[in-house]
Amino acid sequence: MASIKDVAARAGVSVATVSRVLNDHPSVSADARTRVLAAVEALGYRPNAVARSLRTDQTRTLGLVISDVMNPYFTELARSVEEEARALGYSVIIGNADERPDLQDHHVTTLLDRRIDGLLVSPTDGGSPGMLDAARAGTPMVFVDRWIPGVDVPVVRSDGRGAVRDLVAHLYGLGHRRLAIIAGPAATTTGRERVDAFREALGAYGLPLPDAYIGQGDFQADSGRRVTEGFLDLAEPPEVVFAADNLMALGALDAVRARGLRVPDDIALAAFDDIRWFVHTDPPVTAIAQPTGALGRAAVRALVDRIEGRPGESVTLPARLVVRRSCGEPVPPQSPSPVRRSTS
Amino acid sequence: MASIKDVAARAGVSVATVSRVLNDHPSVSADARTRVLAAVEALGYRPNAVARSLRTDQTRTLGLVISDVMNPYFTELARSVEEEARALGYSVIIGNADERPDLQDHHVTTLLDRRIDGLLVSPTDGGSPGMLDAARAGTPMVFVDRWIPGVDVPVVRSDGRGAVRDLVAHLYGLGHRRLAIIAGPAATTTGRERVDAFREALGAYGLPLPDAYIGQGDFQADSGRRVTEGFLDLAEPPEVVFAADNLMALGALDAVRARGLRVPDDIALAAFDDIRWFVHTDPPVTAIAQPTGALGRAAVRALVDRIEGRPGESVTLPARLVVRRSCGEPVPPQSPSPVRRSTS
DNA sequence: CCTCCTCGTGGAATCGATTACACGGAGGAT
DNA sequence: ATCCTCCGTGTAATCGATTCCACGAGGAGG
Repeated sequence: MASIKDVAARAGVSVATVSRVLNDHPSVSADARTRVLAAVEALGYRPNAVARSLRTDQTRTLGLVISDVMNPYFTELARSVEEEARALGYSVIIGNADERPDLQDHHVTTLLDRRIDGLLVSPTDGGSPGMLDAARAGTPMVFVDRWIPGVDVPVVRSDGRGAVRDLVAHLYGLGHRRLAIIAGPAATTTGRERVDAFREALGAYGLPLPDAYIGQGDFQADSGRRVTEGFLDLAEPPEVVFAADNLMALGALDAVRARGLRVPDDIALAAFDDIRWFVHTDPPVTAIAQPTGALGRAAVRALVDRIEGRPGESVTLPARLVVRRSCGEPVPPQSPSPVRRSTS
Repeated sequence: MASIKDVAARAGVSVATVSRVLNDHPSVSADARTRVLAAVEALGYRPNAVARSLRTDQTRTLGLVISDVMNPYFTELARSVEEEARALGYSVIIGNADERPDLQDHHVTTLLDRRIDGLLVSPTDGGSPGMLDAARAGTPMVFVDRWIPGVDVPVVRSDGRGAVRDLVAHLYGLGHRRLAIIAGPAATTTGRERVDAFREALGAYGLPLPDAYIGQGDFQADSGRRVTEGFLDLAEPPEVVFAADNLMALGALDAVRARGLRVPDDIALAAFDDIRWFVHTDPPVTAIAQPTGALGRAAVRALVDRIEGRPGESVTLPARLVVRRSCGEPVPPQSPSPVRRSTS
């Protein structure tokens, strides 16, 4: 593979001049520039990014460590992150932690060894040691979706509180009173917050959230099924199940069908995270949609700000309720403002 | 960040010795080794992969360029690729081409600039210029899922011919005679092959595949919807629609429902690529399942073989039919062998 | 006791870029 | 005409590793 020396030789200039042309440094004569460009073209020369990184101490690469690639929410996040990064002249290397702290650490370590310029993390569990070290060591870092309290790193996430309130209002309006939740791991912020928001919203209607109606899941489909079966076995099963992520919602759907019951007639279902497939299931699932694309883009911008010496701010974007049929008859004219119906 | 020099200084040895310890070269005294290890530990030293790569001319990194990250099939492929690569001591950088040749080229170029050791590609379209150059230039490369005829690169893929025959047998057994297909882009091998296999299987039953029953899709959901609407508008609509990938099948489902029709009563549906969600749709979708995980692993092994100087063989794995309810009543006892029923 | 190997080690070259510094020539100011 | 400045260019140091080569010490064999 041709190196800068080959280009210099062919153009009859020094490597310094070639480098200057490539980085369009002002003081290069027009003549030299054209000769270099011709040589580059002729040799099909491409600068060695490895060598360049070693010298300049920057790779123009971002690391993205997500909790689960098989989750469409994270896939979409990854996609928007890559797009925005590309627009800003960065590449992205994705690491899939699969909800395992050890894997998360593996990826953080590998990415750091590669000297990526910054790290975007959606921490699994309470955060792994390597990740926390990196944060302390001053690696430019931004948390996305989930975060770790007490760590001084900007957080880009969406706030589901308002949407959860809208959801509860919607459910209450449809006459539901016994509402249950399939929670995510308590070690994750999203695992905890969604339960808290739900409880709070119920409280506003004077409804309780008994322990029996809080099922412990792990953001995977199987746990959703297991928890839902438990709910259905209760003497007084809930009228609605709210799953804290899309995969657990799928598991719940499965459990309901396996009993020969129907959504929403026998039990209603709602989910956090709206994904394309929810439109196609039967019934279509009412969900809380995060502005996933905007989240990914904001996270990249915050990280790049940090990398390039600017502040890098935390961002919180609101999620919104998308009403479909899985909780009961749809509201007739879909209003643009958050759904709220007077008890008809 | 601590460098090898710092370690050497602290351990009271030369950088050469530190390097030898790190790469466990035999001729290092036990004494020096422990001192170096202690220094490494104390400083939290991690070798700079960039510098190492520059010197050794290998990055222990594989590039994976896929056609569409939002497609669960490719997501699963990516996951298995990363797993196998990790087991073999390699990292993976994923590039998402989004079915766009220009983006594919962008990623190939970026990956090559990074001096990745090898490239795994599922070519979009007929293949982009940069990608073909790389193949000619001798970059270790393996095609996965799709490939480009005439390019001398190992191919790891699955053969759907047998499964498509089983599918047609299944459909024929259920009494269906007018079968249509939503094809993928003709520029991709998978786009063409699936149509050919389908036509061939129909031929065995003396059934035709008229042009009106071949809809041109692009592997995206919208095209599936559009094509299906066209089918339904025909004077004599097909009894079955076979979608050449999972996203187009979803679009088809949507089109059918939008007309107030039902699957499978009004029209049957089958898809290439089995994904988790098909179990949860209503009705569950009959699909042809590729051994995705095995494909990813085999592709990595073939590529690593090439990189490390071994031959690197093409692999073709059979796909299999998974019967569910979207084509009509299910076969009662699920037999382990491919489904084949006598006309009851 | 001398020679020859082997072993552990360090010095220095090297990978392919970027960039500080030096230098020669041209042009403007005095 | 002289001096200063600026411009274009090249030489060489540098980034952080790996690795070839040389060297000294110590042990084995004659």
